[in-house]
Amino acid sequence: MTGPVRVLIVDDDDLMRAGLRAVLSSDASIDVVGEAADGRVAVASARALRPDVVLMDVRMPHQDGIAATRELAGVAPAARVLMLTTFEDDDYVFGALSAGASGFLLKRTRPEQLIEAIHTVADGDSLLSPSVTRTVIDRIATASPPDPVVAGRLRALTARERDVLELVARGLSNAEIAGELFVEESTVKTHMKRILAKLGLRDRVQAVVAAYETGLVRPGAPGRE
Amino acid sequence: MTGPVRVLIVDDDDLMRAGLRAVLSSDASIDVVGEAADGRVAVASARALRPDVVLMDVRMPHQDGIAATRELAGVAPAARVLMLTTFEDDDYVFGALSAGASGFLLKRTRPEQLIEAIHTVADGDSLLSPSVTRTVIDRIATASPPDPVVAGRLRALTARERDVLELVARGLSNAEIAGELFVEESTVKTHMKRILAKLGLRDRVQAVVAAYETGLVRPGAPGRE
DNA sequence: CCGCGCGTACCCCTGAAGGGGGATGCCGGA
DNA sequence: TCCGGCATCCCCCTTCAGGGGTACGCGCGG
Repeated sequence: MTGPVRVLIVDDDDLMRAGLRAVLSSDASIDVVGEAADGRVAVASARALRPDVVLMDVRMPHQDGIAATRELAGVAPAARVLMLTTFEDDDYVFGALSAGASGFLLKRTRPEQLIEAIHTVADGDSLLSPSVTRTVIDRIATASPPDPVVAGRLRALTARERDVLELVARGLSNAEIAGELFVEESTVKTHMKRILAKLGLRDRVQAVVAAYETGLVRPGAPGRE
Repeated sequence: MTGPVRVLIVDDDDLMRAGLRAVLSSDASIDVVGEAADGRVAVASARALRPDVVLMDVRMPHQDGIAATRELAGVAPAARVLMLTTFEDDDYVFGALSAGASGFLLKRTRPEQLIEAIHTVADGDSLLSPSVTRTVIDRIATASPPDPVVAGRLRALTARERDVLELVARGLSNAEIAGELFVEESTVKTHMKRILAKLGLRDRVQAVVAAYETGLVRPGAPGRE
């Protein structure tokens, strides 16, 4: 908000850095405070220069952009990372986003859009190139649609049965679940019997799989810890 | 490419429809071919009008935008859906994207951006409002980072042990795994013992949880079916 | 007012899973 | 060359999970 956005350019290609600097210099509200040619230097520079936004190339010698981004989270948490890449590679996209990047742009993005993007991430929002957005959406659309067959039967479970299933899906034994829910183990066993019957499953292991596949529980979801 | 983009406006609010029509009419490359006030009418209209892009409100009487979008996939697969909503609700976002929407915009989007968005989705790309992008990225970032603690130990497993673990995580019994791998069940049991020991887990149920949490297996991943 | 779904609880019995050993053959590095 | 890791196989024994069945109180709707 106050003053121009401080940007650090990280790319191993001299020409690309020069080009980016030229483009960004044309905007008065952007201040290019530094450049780095690889991930290691980038982290050091970010620590010293405290940029608002780091324009980070993915593919670089010594330390790639993903690893550098991950490190930045600890070193300069205020810096928002905008990944730049020539080709969109799924692994890169998800790797970068998991590492904490705020955006992912292709290098074929038009200059005005790049400038707008920098302001967007500086404001705390995120953005992706349209084609990248497509791959991300596809992942959500294809990876999450809970198997309707099993998901449907999931609704056949009573609230209590779902409680039990959630605990099962966290690796608890019947006895532990009983303790967690303040009921007898025999009660839990009864619930388990009904769960397996309703879902058409054989044992608690398959119940756990069903819980994950239907989205009842989600990897990385809090749960408790 | 050829001619203007044919747009169908779907919103239960008369004023909103009028506003959208006014905004879109200002662009020569956009042709508003129809309007609908609820999901049911929207599906019927789309069938008849064959729009390139459907601007779809989420919250509507009779049939909401999510359900309508899902139906559109079967009725007018060529139509790309751009969801519009006042507030961003996580369930809406993921519901809409799973239903096949190409984009998700907040109604506070500026007119020029809306117009650009329509062209973007018409071109087959996707896009999300910056703040929506943020929630989507957060989901990816928080949902996928495999627990490093357990993930580290995962690498302690031998290739064979990982094979076994993957099958365990699909709900197979030791005997079934033995059949799948063409070895004796006793061998599988030995592998299981080592897996549990190396990962510091108690039983196969926890092993399944670990497999999902570390990303060894992923919900919705093929596996077999 | 009665039935039914739900949550609670118990019994008996079988089979699978897991812990504790021990053993073999193969292969690659010290 | 010999040792160690890996995959394979075996036995014994204990525990827990699941399948079968039964039961009882509560609340809600017919």
